Amino acid sequence: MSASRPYHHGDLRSTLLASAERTLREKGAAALSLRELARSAGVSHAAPGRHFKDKQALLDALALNGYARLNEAMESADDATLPLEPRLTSLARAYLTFAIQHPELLELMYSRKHDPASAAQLSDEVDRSLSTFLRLITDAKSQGELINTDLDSIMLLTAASLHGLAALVAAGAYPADEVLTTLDTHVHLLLDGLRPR
Amino acid sequence: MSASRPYHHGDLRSTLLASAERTLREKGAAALSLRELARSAGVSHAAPGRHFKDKQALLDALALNGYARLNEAMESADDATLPLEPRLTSLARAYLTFAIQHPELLELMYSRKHDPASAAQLSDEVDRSLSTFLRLITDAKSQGELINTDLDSIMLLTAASLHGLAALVAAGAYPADEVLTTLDTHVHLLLDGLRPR
DNA sequence: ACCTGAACACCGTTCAAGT
DNA sequence: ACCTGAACACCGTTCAAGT
Repeated sequence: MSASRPYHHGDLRSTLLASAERTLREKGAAALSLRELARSAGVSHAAPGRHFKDKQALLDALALNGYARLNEAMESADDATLPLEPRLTSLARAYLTFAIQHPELLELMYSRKHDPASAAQLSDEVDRSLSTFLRLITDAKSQGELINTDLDSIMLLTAASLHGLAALVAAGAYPADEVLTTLDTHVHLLLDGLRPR
Repeated sequence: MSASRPYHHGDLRSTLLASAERTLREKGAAALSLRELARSAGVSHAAPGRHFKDKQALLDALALNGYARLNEAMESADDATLPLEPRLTSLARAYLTFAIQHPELLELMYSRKHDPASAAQLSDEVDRSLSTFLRLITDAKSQGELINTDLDSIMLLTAASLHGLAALVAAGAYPADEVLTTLDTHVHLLLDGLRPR
């Protein structure tokens, strides 16, 4: 065990964030308390206030961090050399894998109440997610792999479909272990439609 | 103004639920406090404990009530005499209208943490929602309006797509006023696919 | 610049006691 | 059967003061 704790923690902000994410994963958002985080960091209950103006600011920082990781995962999963169907499947797999591994974090990321101060950054991250999909769809369209409907409609159905899957999994309404094995079918049906040809 | 409040409220349970839903709609879930609800019902802070074993039990009752209303709306919107596309559009419209009118309630209904005591009832309501979709899809399939893929896959894509739309709207990620006007396109794309025929 | 300790105004929950 | 009032153990947030 170390000697007496130094007055300055040194890295309190990241310690709090890491600890908060662990609590989120293990006990859920309701169990998140600033005082408890301070306690387990060995710091006074008022110390977090130095790094986060209030509890929502810490939650926003968690969400922002989540988006950054999701976006990195999606971007590195996107292989522009692939044809539409495998390319979309790979992107979807990255998204769903994140949803399976971090359901509570995803729920937090989706949540509607954020500090106005964080809104702009969060919105940027959402745009970054969307632009990954947009790139894929624009490419596919220019190669004649998609119908000639407006981009917005195609984007919306694609995003809603994958987002819905992720939400169903994160909410526990659809089993996590099945969603990845049925993903190929899912993407195929999305591209080919439910109606007989 | 009435005379002195009687000792027995008479209808405290429904009063609390109604008041809670108003708070949810107007101020969000974070602003929901049992003590505040008790105050505005003119009752002691311990009185709600008689009708709800804890705060989560009240939230579960709200969610349950929400599902009942959503299910009624969806069932009465389902017209079995219609062909697949208009029939699905009508059902989807009912779902999305609910999502637009009660985004916070929907978020609560989707939420993953409920009392074990409420889990069975909530699960029944979800099954009831799914069976409405299942009826539509079974009918359409028997009439040759759907491809010959297994029901589960068709259900999953349909549910995920509409659920995703509702979630995007409830989260404020997609404008509520647009989702209803673009709904016809959305359903059409879902049925016909994104790929050229 | 960063943290503490006390203070303030809230919570949810429990439980004896009242009607 | 239903509600009250006090009590308990928690919160988040603020702010002077310490290092």
